[in-house]
Amino acid sequence: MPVTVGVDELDVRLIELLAAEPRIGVLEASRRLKVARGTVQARLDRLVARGVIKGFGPELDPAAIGYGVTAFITLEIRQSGGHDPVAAHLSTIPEVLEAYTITGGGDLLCRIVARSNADLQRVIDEIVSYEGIVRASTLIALAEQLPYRTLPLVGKAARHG
Amino acid sequence: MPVTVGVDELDVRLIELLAAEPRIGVLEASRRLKVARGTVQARLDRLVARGVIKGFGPELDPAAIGYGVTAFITLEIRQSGGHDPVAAHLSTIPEVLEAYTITGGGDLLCRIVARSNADLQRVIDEIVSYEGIVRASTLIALAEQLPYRTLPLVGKAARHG
DNA sequence: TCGATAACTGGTCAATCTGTCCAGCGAACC
DNA sequence: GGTTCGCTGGACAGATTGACCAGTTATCGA
Repeated sequence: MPVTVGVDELDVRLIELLAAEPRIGVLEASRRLKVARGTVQARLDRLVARGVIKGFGPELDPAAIGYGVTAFITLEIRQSGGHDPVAAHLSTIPEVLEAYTITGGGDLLCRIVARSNADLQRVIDEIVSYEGIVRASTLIALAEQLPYRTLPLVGKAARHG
Repeated sequence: MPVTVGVDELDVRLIELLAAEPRIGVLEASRRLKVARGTVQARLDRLVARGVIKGFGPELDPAAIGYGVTAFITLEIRQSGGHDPVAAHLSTIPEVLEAYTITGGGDLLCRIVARSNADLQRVIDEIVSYEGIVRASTLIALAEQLPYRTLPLVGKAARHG
C-alpha cells in the first residue's frame, strides 16, 4: 500500500542531488547531505518502496537515434469494442511512445515520433490501419518549450504537505 | 556533434539490460552480456556522449506524491509577444510538467497534473492568469493506456539502422 | 589485396563503495 | 513510563570502479 503522505525536505534534497548527479553513490550522497550513510540508504529504499521513485533506468532520447519529429495524435475510437484492443494495437508500433484515454467520447491521445514528416505519414497510416479507429487528428510538435520535469513538483509537495 | 547514425544490437541489449535492472554495475552487465568490461564501459560512454542516453536520474511518479490527476491543456497564444514569455510563465508553475509548441496558430500543448479535479481548476486558473493566453482547452486523462516507453523504438532503430 | 585505425579481449592494480551488521541516542506516541 | 521509530557513527568482508596495458580481431579506404 502506498503511504500516500508526502516527502520531506531531506527527501527532496536527496532526489535533487540524484537528479543532478546520478552517478554518485550512496556514500557520496550522504557526505553531500551531511547525514549518515544509513539514513540515505533508508530514505532511498523508502522512496522506491512507496513508488515515489519509479526507477533509475536510462533516459533515452528518440531524437538522438533519428526520430526527430514528435507529434500528438488524437484517435476517435469506435464505441463498441472498447479501448483495450486499440491499446494493444498501438503497443505493437514502436513509434507510439505513450497513450492516454481522455475525456470526450471514446478518445485516445498518443505521443508519437518519426524520422521525418514524410515518415510521420507512415506511422500515422500504421496507427489508423486498425479498424476500431474512426478518425485521427494530428498535431505536430514544433519545439519543446518546457522539457519534461518533475523536480519543481516534488519541491512543492515537500513544502506544502 | 552527434553522430546521427544508430545503435547496434549490443547497444540495445545493454540498454535493455540497464532498463530492466538499473542497479547492476558495469561489471555485472559485462558478465550478463558476455563481453569484456571495458567494452561495456566504452559502449555506455559512447551512448551517453552521443546523447542517446540522456541520463540516469530517478524517475519520479507524481501520482505517488498526491498528484493523481493528469491533464493535457491546449493554450491559444496571442500572436504578438511570441511563445517565450508564456513558456517562462508556465515554467514557474510546478504542476506544468512539459510544454510543446504545436502546429496551428500560436498554440501550446502542456501536460499538467493536479491533486484532484478540484485542484485541477486551480492549476488551470493559474495557467490562464497570464495575459498572453487567449483561450485554453483541457483534456483530462482518464487512464494511461500505454505507459511511456522508448525501448521498442531503439530496438527497431538497431534492426533497421 | 594490404595497411591502418578502431574495437574488443582479458588481465592487473590500488582505491573506493556496497551490503550488512551493531549499540546508542533522541523524539514521538500510547 | 515504556515502546517504537529514525538517525548516528562505526565496523567488516567482499565486490566494484577507474585506469591502465598488450595482444587480437574487424572494418574500411586506397
